[in-house]
Amino acid sequence: MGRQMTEMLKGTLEGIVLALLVGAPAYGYEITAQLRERGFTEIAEGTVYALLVRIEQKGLVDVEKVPSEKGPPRKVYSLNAQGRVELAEFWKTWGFLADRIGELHTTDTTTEGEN
Amino acid sequence: MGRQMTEMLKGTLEGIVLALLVGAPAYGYEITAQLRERGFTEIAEGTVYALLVRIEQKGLVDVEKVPSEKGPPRKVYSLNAQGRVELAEFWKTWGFLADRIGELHTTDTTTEGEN
DNA sequence: TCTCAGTACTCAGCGTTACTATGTACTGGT
DNA sequence: ACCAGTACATAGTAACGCTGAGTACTGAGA
Repeated sequence: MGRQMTEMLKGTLEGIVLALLVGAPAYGYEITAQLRERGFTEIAEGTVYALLVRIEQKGLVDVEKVPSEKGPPRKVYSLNAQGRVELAEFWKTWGFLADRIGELHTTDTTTEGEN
Repeated sequence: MGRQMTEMLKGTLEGIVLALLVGAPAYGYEITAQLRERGFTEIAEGTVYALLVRIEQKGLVDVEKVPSEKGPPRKVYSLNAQGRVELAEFWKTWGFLADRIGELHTTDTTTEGEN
């Protein structure tokens, strides 16, 4: 993964995963697959599992163990009330940052004519 | 500063500062002030200076020491060719991330009706 | 004169985060 | 018996922003 992307994901990846979970509960392996579908093709499995442990310890999700037909039992995560609060704050913080950076971009003429 | 914002700034703050420098060369104290003007009111001085040391060591900026009327000499940073490349990559990476997250936001109905 | 606010930069130590690399465990197909 | 796919876990590392402190210089006010 690119150095820049790795750093940018800090703080956003958690929000991204919470946003995925607000749609429907999911388990780690599944979440990793969803991330890849959504363009985050290079996010390591280990990263996702570590993040899930973290949001569970923070109390943002409820966990249920569900047997799988083809492998070890799945840990299904669902967003709880506290998780929804955190997600709402994430959107607010993200919105603020994206706005400020957007302003900067219109000022910066470096990229004009590119792409 | 909020926990979420602190984490989100990782990877973006460098790009933000590079974008400020593309407009005109500036020194640390000045950059801190510009950041505050642009809404980043809570960014610590120490953070900015540390970042400047970093981008200098990466070779993204040229530095010139200029005497000040009211205090220690200023270290004026100007974006060089390599810095412009890095900035262009920053905008690309940011654009990608912002697009993906934008897609997620339209899917996520949590925030509808708020604000 | 002494003090204090403003200017300007520096640095050590810390917590959080994502990545790498590896390992475990279970199923089904060849 | 072997391997690919499924599913989760974790120790160690690097990068980055924050906290809190300190240094140094100028000029205004008590």
